[in-house]
Amino acid sequence: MAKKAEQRRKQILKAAFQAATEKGYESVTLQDIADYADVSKGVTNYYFKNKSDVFTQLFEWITTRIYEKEAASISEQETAIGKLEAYINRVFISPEENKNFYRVYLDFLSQVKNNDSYKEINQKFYENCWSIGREIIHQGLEEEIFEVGDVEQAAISIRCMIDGSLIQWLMRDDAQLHDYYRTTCFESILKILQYKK
Amino acid sequence: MAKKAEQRRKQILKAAFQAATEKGYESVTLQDIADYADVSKGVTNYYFKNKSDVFTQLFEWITTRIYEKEAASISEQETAIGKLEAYINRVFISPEENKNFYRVYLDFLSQVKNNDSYKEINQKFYENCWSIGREIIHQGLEEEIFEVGDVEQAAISIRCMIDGSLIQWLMRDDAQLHDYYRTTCFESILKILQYKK
DNA sequence: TGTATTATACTGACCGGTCAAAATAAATTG
DNA sequence: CAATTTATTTTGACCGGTCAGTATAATACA
Repeated sequence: MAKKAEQRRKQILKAAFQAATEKGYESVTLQDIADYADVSKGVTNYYFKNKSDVFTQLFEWITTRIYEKEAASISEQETAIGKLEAYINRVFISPEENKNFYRVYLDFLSQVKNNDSYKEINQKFYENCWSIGREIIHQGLEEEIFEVGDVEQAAISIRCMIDGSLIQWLMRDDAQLHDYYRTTCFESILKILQYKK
Repeated sequence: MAKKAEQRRKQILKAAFQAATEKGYESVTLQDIADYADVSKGVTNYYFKNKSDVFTQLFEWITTRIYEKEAASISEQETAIGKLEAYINRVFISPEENKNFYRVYLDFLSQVKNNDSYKEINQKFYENCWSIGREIIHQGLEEEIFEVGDVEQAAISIRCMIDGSLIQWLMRDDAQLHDYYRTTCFESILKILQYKK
């Protein structure tokens, strides 16, 4: 019973995500969500307080999912370079696979200023990202292949570089550039960490 | 006559900008624009084709203005480091002064995927940004203080770092962090350019 | 006076949220 | 186990309200 309700909530979140990738966050209507979920219009308001509640939960779901996938990728690697490479490869996993995720994420980012819940969710996401950065840096310092004065600052810089690259790539929207931005991002981070072979 | 019309158009663009900073791009109405411009509702439709036309011109205006101010700042400097510092200082000019600009810019970015005009405007903006990066890099190479393999790639990385830092700063929305992100951004770019004293 | 500009009222489309009724599932009972 | 009652879920029509765009009236100005 509670299980079925949980299923429905996931179904509606997925529908909202799909609608957002196709129409853009702001222009998604309750009717769109219902259509993508193949239910009638009233259902969304039965399982969620209101439309904004749907999107708050969606934002939380997306950022958590991005982080978990990234964390899983780097934990499979032993070396600092391996971890960093896995991290960047995960971020730029494939044009089709994550483009929608980050597009919707960008939609949410542009709303953060108007919504304290979003701000909090994103703050948590950042902290997760920085912890990934720290893990890679610490590993590299142990291996004595990085030269980093301020670990915290470097971890922040890593995520700046990733987000900046990702956004510039998204904005140009050219499948050919996918590899280019991935390697550019990777190599720039190596320089920020003053990698020495 | 044509001069007055031009004035009115600017007035409306500014009003649209102000409305966007306060209410967020998507929720700005024609009435809002009219209110901020201190005119009646019909005026906007008299000087612009429609609402979307207003925002397209606003986006163009904002990106052009950001670029021009950045370009002016770096051209006042002679050395590579001076130029880079002026560039970053201009980007992070002051929390209040440019926060609104970049917030609205971020609003537009999230719309790029749904609007080819926006995409084109942003592409031009990027090209301007990269040209600033190239100028700084060339200067640094002449001075022999940078070590850059691929100038184009480095110029792109610079803007990735700037946008990434800017967005992360905007999302955290803490006045105290302004200086922190400015210096972090500056120092990271120096490392990307492999600056040697 | 006539043209350009601005103000105001109006229209039609759309949207979020509500709600009563219908459908379905679960529980109870004889 | 079947009949009946009760609880849960789903439907879609509907309402109040908003908005973009239009039409028209009023005003300024040359």
